[in-house]
Amino acid sequence: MKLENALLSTKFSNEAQKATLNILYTAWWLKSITSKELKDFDLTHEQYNVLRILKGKYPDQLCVKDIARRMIEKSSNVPRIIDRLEIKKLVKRTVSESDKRETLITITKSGLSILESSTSKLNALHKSLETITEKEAEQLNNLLEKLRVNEIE
Amino acid sequence: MKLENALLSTKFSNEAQKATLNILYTAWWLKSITSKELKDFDLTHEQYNVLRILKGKYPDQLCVKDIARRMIEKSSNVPRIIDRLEIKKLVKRTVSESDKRETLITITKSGLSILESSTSKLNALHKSLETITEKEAEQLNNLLEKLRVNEIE
DNA sequence: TTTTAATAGATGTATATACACATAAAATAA
DNA sequence: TTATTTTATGTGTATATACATCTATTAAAA
Repeated sequence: MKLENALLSTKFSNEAQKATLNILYTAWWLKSITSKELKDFDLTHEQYNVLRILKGKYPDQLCVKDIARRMIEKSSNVPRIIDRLEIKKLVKRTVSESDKRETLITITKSGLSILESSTSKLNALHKSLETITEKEAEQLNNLLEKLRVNEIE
Repeated sequence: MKLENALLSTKFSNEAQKATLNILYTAWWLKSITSKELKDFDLTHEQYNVLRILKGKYPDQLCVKDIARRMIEKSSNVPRIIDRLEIKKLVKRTVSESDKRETLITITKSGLSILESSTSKLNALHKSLETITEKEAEQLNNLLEKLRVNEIE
């Protein structure tokens, strides 16, 4: 869908400004279709992201800060997201022995299992929406990274 | 910045999956740098978006539903955003005469003025970050819209 | 006309973002 | 060692998302 139809607006001062709105809108759209799938697993997008990060290092543990560093949205309140996951017994907290300030997070068997089934659902969704070629995706990645070239830190 | 560095991860199953994460991360980054500017005006990203939409039709009024249709994030709770704007006297609510279910929203002089100064600050920011050409921005827009080609509604 | 359905907006709840601040532990400086 | 600073995490608050429900009003059906 053209952005003009999505936002009911045709007034963009230039292509770069339109691209900014287009990125924001596309991100909302991606989150929105993804969340719909995750709802069947009683997971939010952010909870899924934390589980995915933990699985990436499994069976190693990660402290809260290490998870935060890998989050898509860096301002996520990771301790609170872990609270919800812990209640559902998808992760476990333990205090680090080497540094008692750190809380180490482990994904449980149950967490791994729910991650696996939700991921396969999401993969199927993404496959069904595959409208751009590998080459185009690569081009898209390059453009987004060029846009962020002045990103600090 | 490369996505690999932003997310501290190198495991992407393909370029399309990486593009998905890249869009989500870029959207977060754009919102984050924008919000920093808007803070000087005591505006959130969403409040700014509503003001911008109202100005687009000024001096006409828009009902809540018309605003919602133009929001970047369609699931925004527009009545609540208008609550905050009304408290700050940046918009005014009136009940529609033709249809008493509708609430008509008008941007005030004060709203127009704060929108103008915040917009010029944002334009300056965007100009300083202009790293892609008009042609590349166009390409980016085309790729994002191709990605959303199966979007419903 | 009376009833039913649809629509617009407000409101309630859980979770998240964004950010300030508090607390405990570790690292560093005096 | 003692004091100071830094770091890791947790907690509090305002606002937002996402979605359900309630109310008033309008439109449509019986």
